[in-house]
Amino acid sequence: MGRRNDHKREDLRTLALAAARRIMAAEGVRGLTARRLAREIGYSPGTLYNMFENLDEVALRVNAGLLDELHGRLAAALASQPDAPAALRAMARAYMDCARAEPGLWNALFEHQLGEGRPLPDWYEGRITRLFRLAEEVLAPLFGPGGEEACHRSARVLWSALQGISSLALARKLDPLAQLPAEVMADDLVDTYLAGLAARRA
Amino acid sequence: MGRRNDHKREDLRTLALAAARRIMAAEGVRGLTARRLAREIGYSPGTLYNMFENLDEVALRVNAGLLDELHGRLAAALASQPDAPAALRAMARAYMDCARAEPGLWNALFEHQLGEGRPLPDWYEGRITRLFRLAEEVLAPLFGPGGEEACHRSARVLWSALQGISSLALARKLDPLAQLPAEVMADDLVDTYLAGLAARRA
DNA sequence: GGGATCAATTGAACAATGTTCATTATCAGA
DNA sequence: TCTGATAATGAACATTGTTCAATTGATCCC
Repeated sequence: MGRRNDHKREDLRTLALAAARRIMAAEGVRGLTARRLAREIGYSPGTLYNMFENLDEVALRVNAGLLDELHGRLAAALASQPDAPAALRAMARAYMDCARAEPGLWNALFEHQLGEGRPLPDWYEGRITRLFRLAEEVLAPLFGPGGEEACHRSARVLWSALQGISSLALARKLDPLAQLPAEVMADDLVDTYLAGLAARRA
Repeated sequence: MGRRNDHKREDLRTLALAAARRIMAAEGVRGLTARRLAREIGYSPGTLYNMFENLDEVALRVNAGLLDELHGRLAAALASQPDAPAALRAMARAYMDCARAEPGLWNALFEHQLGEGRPLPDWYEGRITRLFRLAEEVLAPLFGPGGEEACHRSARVLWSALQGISSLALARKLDPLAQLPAEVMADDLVDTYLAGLAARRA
């Protein structure tokens, strides 16, 4: 025991987060235990509490990493699109791809029940608003000047809707018979909603 | 202490479920513990395991009750509407009202992480498919004959989207600044999506 | 080098969890 | 009143998150 300089403080943190992510991907948030995570990185449970406030923070940090990845993938998918509708479709696709790639982690993202009263930490909220900004930027061209409020609203509606689709479809909480692929549903949502926006503009 | 015949078997079950619902409404699923629930109904923890397989079943039964209520409210809201679009709007409103009425319970409905491998029990899946049928019936008039598949898809897309909106808006997982009321978002979704359906038909 | 200081790491401890099951106290019928 | 049957118990077990005094290695200064 005592200090063992096997890892520098910051390396140990990322090591722990990597292990936590591996565990959550394989067994869900349920599988993430203090003792389990400690064993995985070759340290004792107490050590974890020197670098994180509690287990909840660990899960939240892993989720934040996922959000970063999502932001990167979405931004990349948008980059090469000719117009706003194509960009939105690409974004929805990238979203579903992300969700499909690691269902366990993805579920953890939304199943995570934040403690009763207290709010999300700032460093977490920041990543969420950043994603919304992305959606708003894509939608902006579809609204004329003065349409900021409608754009703002549409971004949130579409985002929430995509989240609902990915959440229900992947958790297989939709009806078991006649499972629709999440991608098909996402396409339907984006195409129809955009058609609606265009129709109402005229 | 032995049998006490204070309650008949079935009464005790409903008594326990009522208490469980009260607890979950007030403190979320997190607050529902075996000992707590037992104390609340004046029995011992062990007794719970004579009427339920485990705590998970208790939470699932409470959720099933919520789904029943939702079905009732949706059906009532639909009944008096003149046309399909109005009915859909009413449905979305009723959905959000339900969510708003008891946020704690509602969150529990979707935050509930079902055990890793095994599926939802039949008596639970039944309530879900029943809700989907309702949505499909409302949408059917908007699709001509031969549009069954599109109708089926739209029902699931709209349903998932509503779920996403209620889930994110109520859990305040949307960005904290500029909170949109869930009702506004639901209206936007339904109106725009329906406009899109109409536009694509022509 | 060697002693003093500092801080990282530990592991035992605590309270609380879900779940099981032998034991017990009571009821229902003869 | 006696006799099964059975509802209810609560102690027991393994496991959880979290804390914190104690310990032990590293670091610094002389």
